[in-house]
Amino acid sequence: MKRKSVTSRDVAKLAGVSQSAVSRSFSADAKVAEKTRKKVLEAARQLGYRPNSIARSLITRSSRTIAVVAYSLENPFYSVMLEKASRYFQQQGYHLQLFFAPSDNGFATVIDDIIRSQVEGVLMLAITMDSAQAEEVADFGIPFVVINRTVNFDGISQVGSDNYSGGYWAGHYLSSLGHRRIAYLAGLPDSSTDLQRQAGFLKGLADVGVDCYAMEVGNYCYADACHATRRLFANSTPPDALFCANDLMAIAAIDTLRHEFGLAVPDDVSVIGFDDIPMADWPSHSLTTLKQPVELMVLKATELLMAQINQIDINTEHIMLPVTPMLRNSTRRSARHPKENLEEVSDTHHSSVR
Amino acid sequence: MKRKSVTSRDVAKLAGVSQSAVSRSFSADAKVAEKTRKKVLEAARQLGYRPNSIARSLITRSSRTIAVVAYSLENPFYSVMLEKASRYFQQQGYHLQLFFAPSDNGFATVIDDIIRSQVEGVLMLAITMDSAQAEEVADFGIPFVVINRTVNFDGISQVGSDNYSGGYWAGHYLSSLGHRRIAYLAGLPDSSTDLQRQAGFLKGLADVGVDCYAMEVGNYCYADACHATRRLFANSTPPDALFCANDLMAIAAIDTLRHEFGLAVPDDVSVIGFDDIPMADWPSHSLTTLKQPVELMVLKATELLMAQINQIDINTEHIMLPVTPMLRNSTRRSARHPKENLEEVSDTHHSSVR
DNA sequence: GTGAAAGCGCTAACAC
DNA sequence: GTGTTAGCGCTTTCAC
Repeated sequence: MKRKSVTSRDVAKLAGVSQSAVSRSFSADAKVAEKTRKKVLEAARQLGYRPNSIARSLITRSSRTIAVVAYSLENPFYSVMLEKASRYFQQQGYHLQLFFAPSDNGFATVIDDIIRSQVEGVLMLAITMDSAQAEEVADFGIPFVVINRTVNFDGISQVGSDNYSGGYWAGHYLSSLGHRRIAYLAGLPDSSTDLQRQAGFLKGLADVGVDCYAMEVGNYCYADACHATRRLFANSTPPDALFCANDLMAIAAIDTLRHEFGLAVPDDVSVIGFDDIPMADWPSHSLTTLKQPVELMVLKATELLMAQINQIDINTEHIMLPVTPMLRNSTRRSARHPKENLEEVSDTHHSSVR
Repeated sequence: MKRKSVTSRDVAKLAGVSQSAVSRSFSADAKVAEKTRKKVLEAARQLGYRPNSIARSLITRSSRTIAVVAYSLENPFYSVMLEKASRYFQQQGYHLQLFFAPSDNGFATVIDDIIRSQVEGVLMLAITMDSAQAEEVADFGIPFVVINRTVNFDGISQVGSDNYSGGYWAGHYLSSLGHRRIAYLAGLPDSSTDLQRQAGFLKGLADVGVDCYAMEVGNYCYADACHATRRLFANSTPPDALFCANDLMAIAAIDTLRHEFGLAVPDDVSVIGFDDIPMADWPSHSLTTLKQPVELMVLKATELLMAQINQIDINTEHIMLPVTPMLRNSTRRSARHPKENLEEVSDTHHSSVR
């Protein structure tokens, strides 16, 4: 029963009013006599009329749409974020357009597409950009917020967490447990999160005079992390501890250690992850990890975006949230009471630029 | 460096051509002299002009946008689907608007919003609709495809899999393993998937003269499934087998059995799931489950949507794909060689209506 | 091949 | 309050 699009004009005709009266009747705060609105609404109902938001967007010059661009949803950390952000925007009366970063370097294409769409803001989930791209993007005057990736450019807002301190804690903690063959399972090479976690980790080890025993790349994904773990442990004296740049890889590592190498976690190997995804707390892995405050990250990012959209605060900001060690059972028990370890390992940093 | 929107008019002025020449230069198949297009493109580059797709949509009356409405992304089954569908649409030159079904019954609001958006098609991921809603929705003449939920109305396309046969297989298989206290962990009450899996399961048991030993509701989510498992096994003679309406709940059950009840899976209890999410194959759970062909489901659904959008096939279809038992290690070893079990448990059904 | 002109369906002044 | 009018930025005839 395909009906051709019925317009406000048709409704006006049926209701015996002007077209603008119809328009007014469909906007909440408009001066229309209650009687007229009733008449209009009834005519609209009869015809099955719905205001065309595209036309509305064109004239009001506001699409009430946010673009979210993601890299992948394999990691629950991001699907959780997407859902939370999405619900937030929806509740604020915004639409959400979802984009995936193409694997080939089609970043520019996606950005072009987004700009043409007239979205009012863009939220990037773990999308790596170089400063040239960032500058280009910022130049359009549309608010951008990048979550979980540092961009070397002030003109774009960023919210992330204190990866360096988290890494530092991991290195320090593993060595404090008595481990001496401590390895690193890296995430996506050259991603800011990996760089920072790694740097902190190495410093944490160096400060107590320990070297990183081995290192392999797992690209933040389960399958690659399994392979990396195999390479790491195919050794006559394998590592006795492992810091993984995210939880998904830590879980892959634990699975591989237990089921392929017959090693016990934490008895033979201590494992630490990063993120605190829901699965980290499941008893099958009970993963010691560094919790990123997802909820807060999304909140900050969405609020930042909204503030910029509503011109409340035109400044871009770089927000760094603290991470919290979650001591569970993938790491060997500490000799001393690990009370102090349960606190946040860093303070919130907050900088306004411009 | 906020620039006010530059329009095709501005570009025309700078390039010394008419506004329509600019328009033509930005459409791939248009009769423009290569020389003119060069001039225009250069002027556009200088001004940072991007065609406004909202204006374009208004006049062409096509938004090139698909709406996807989801219920939750907690289950990787759906985040995987979302990503796959999203990439498909993106590659076809379509945008994707994401909506979440509100928990309160705001379904109508979301639908209204979607219709106003002038999207060209709607993909619903596991969204339950009654036939009244379905009829209302179909009445707008915009193509709808529902994935993984049966709707009691022919005017809407559906793609799902053979839940009944899957459930039947689970019941039959668990009893063939020698289990006699076989319980069911239900999904969302009244969801078509749960109803069908449950019905098939009960029939599979009944056909060999076994009753369902116990039943609890886990709402397709991890936390609720943990509670349900506790209720199920807080019993002096607990179940010795469990069929869970999806993998997420099966994993929750296994975790709870192992870590709270000290029961071994599969030695003390056999567990079967449904979906075959990536985690099901991880060695930590190695879950026997019924594989839904996600890839194929997405493909069918997206193709169906596209066909309807492009008027190639105006008929709605109900597609039922076969499920495949994946024998892993959460179920007791079969005495006889379980070769026959590895085949699809049903044929593909395919019906065109209208 | 190019420009002028006519809208797409709506909102927002502006008079009355 | 209500209708009239003038666009939003673009695509698309239609003459030339």
